[in-house]
Amino acid sequence: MTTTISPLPDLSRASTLFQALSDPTRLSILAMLRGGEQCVCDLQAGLDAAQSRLSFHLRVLREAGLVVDRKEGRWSYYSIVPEALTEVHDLTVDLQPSARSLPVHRAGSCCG
Amino acid sequence: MTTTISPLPDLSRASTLFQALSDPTRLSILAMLRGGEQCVCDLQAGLDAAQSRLSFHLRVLREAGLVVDRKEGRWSYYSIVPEALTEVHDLTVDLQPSARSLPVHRAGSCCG
DNA sequence: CGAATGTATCAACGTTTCTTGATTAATACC
DNA sequence: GGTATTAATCAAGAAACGTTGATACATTCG
Repeated sequence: MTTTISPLPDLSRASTLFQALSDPTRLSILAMLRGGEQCVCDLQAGLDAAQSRLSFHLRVLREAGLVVDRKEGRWSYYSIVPEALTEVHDLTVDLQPSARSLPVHRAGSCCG
Repeated sequence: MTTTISPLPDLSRASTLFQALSDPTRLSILAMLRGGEQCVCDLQAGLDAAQSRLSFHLRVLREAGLVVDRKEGRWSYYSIVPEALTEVHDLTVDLQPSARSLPVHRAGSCCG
């Protein structure tokens, strides 16, 4: 009855993505990664963040699929997964009010 | 093009927006609002959410600037602020790794 | 081998967020 | 006026989140 009007994407996936993006430290990490792959130690220096703190946030980003890591020797290199940001991008488009959606609202009379 | 690294937007504004979008209930609210303005009572029915719970989430969305409300009689009508979603949209674009950004990483040697 | 380095994980704690039920405020209807 | 009705707010508790310091694990170097 309360049918979805148009193809709203998986809400739980969406909230996971937005949640991962909802922290300033994590946004700073992503900002640093825009220029390309970075190792944890460089991120640590650039962000002036404690090691375990950084590791925590990298894990959140990784589990949301926003970044991937690559091990090389004793270093871990992280980089952005562009497709994930595209996914977020598409979500914001899907959420925009669309003129062609059902005009559910009956002006003047509300709530039966 | 004068692009250097790129204009990273206000992190705290960004995290407020993403935080507001990080909850499934709030995403459902926005999904319902895509079709146009809705009163709280209709949202309540559509989402099967307790009144105070809905009110809480509407406040989060409102304070993030993602929705506005309009009072009419004893009803409150909420609707999406498209500009706010555009803002989010732009953020995802800004976060995309750009080939023309500084290639900070020196392959092979890390951390001085 | 042992020591040093880079990173992940864990446990503990404080903070924030979400939910619930009760109360309050404003409007409408009799 | 009194009584519904709609929605915001508050207080309390539960759950999720973020920080810190300690520990564990793997890799490199001597």
